[in-house]
Amino acid sequence: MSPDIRSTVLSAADELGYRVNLVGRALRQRRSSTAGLIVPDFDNPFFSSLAQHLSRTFAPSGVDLLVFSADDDLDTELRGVESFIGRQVDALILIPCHEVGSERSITRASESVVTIQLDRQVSSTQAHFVGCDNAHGMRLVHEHVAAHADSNDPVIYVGGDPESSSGHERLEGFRREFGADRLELAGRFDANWGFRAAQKILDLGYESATIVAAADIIALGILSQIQAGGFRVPGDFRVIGFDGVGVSRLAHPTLTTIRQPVEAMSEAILSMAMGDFPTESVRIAPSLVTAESSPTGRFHTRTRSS
Amino acid sequence: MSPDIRSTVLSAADELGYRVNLVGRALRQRRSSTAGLIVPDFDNPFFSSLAQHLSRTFAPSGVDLLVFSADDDLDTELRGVESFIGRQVDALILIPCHEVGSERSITRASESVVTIQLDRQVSSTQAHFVGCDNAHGMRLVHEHVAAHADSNDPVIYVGGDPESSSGHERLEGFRREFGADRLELAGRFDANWGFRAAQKILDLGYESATIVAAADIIALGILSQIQAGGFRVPGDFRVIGFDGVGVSRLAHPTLTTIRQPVEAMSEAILSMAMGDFPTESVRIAPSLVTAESSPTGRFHTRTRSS
DNA sequence: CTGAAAGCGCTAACAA
DNA sequence: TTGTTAGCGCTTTCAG
Repeated sequence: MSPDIRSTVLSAADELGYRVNLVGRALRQRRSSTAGLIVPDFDNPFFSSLAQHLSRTFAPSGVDLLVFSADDDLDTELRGVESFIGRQVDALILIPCHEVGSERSITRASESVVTIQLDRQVSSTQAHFVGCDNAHGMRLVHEHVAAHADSNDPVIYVGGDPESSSGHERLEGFRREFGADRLELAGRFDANWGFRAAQKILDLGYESATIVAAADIIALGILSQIQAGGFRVPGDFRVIGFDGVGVSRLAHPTLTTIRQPVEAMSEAILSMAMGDFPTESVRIAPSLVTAESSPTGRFHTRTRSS
Repeated sequence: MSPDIRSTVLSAADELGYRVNLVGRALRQRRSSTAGLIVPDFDNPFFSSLAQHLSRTFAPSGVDLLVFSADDDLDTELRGVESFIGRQVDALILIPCHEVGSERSITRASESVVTIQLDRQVSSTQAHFVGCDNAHGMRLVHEHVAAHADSNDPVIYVGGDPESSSGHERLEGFRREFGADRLELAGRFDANWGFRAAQKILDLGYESATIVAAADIIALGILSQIQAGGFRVPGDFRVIGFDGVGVSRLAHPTLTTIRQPVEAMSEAILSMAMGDFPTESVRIAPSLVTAESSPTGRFHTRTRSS
């Protein structure tokens, strides 16, 4: 068509305030230029960070990323899946709430739309997966501790929810690297659990240790409680986190942590959502970020002045 | 119709795997049983917390809350508005990125759908608003400081973005309560700004003060940097935050803060989204949460041992 | 109560 | 190139 007619029509449309109705378009095209992301919880800063990075990654693609919170509830999660499918999202990205219980949601989703599990993998399904190589992360932790900690110093693991695949894999990784005879505490992925775990460690009489936490948010709780108990970090206790997003820099002292490759994960998700599947499952290696809570340079157990 | 026919049909539908196509329904009904929430950024824990509370509040209503991140960008924000409107959301809730620049988005939204500004108000629009009474919050801060701090101790304000209405209102509130002759630093709503502000305060030679921060996330940065500088909280410096969500309990020491009434705000939004507008604008009074960083009981400026 | 038909706004396909 | 038509899946309406 001629360019001037084109512009006349366009400006007339604009003048009349015409906007496409995307619902009509979606009905006709049987696709909506929309991707859905279901997170268990916005309050977990790692999930928020994933949501933020994904939003940024999707923006240039023309696909709008819409996010729904499952509020850590399996029924709500399933409702989110049904809602997104009913709205004809072109892809569904899901951070499952639960290693077993989320199977229903994943199965339901994957029989209707391209479905990608993020961060946590439900073992019984074979939907696509993108996440971090937790075993490798624990290997990095072990290398760091071996290189810099006093070998007589106890190493303690403060885990997250063992019923999520990330909690589960990190625990296994820890055992493989450090042996199965260490003190291990299992809990939840939140700061309160960190508080309680640290209190437990102090109650058991520890005055020095390297504490490996399954998530930064747990490590923050640990740091706070350890210092409230009058101990010093890294003087008495060393603390190492996992995730490496935002919060780890808020800590005092700053947190040594395993940084998840959030950008690379987001890119992988985008290309999968666009229909490109090099492999079923993508695991990207994380990296170690050394900071004050477990510094470089061999350190020795201090004797506390009583 | 007869109940047994009903159940026969229902089970047959279920067996065949029938699911309503919500796009078709939305097209016909001209509504989608969906509300849109646009946040500037998932990484700000206060926004995440609002998103989480709103999700929980909306869940029982049958309306799905879908969240979109504007990534702190006005064009992306507008795109989110267009997308939600094109998808026929029944209500649009917006935390504006910018006190002035978000006007376009708000205007565009409010001419097509029930639009509610949350937390930050764009002055030039008259769309509905739900937020916290920032002036009242600063009054509570003043009462607390007057009751418990040494009256000779300097009071310093570390602000957020003065171009957002919340940053702006809190600064005004601070001035009204404490006078305009205090040290005031203006910055951004993030932890890094807190670090830098604290460094500035120490560089200026302060060895003791009560620091009022415009947000908890800023206060966390301040706490970290003050303590890294070898000073004690609350021994040398007192720190008071604003928001009172999640992160304030992660701090070490725990943070005295003004707690925003997030639940009440969410309820107000839900009823507005359902079409009930008691008033144009709702401001709910926050409350003071006293913790270790600025405790109860009159405290005195300590002389530091050098 | 049951059945048929129209039409929400859009685009893909086909005809002129 | 331009114009027409059919139909995406649903619900509302109106007739039987």
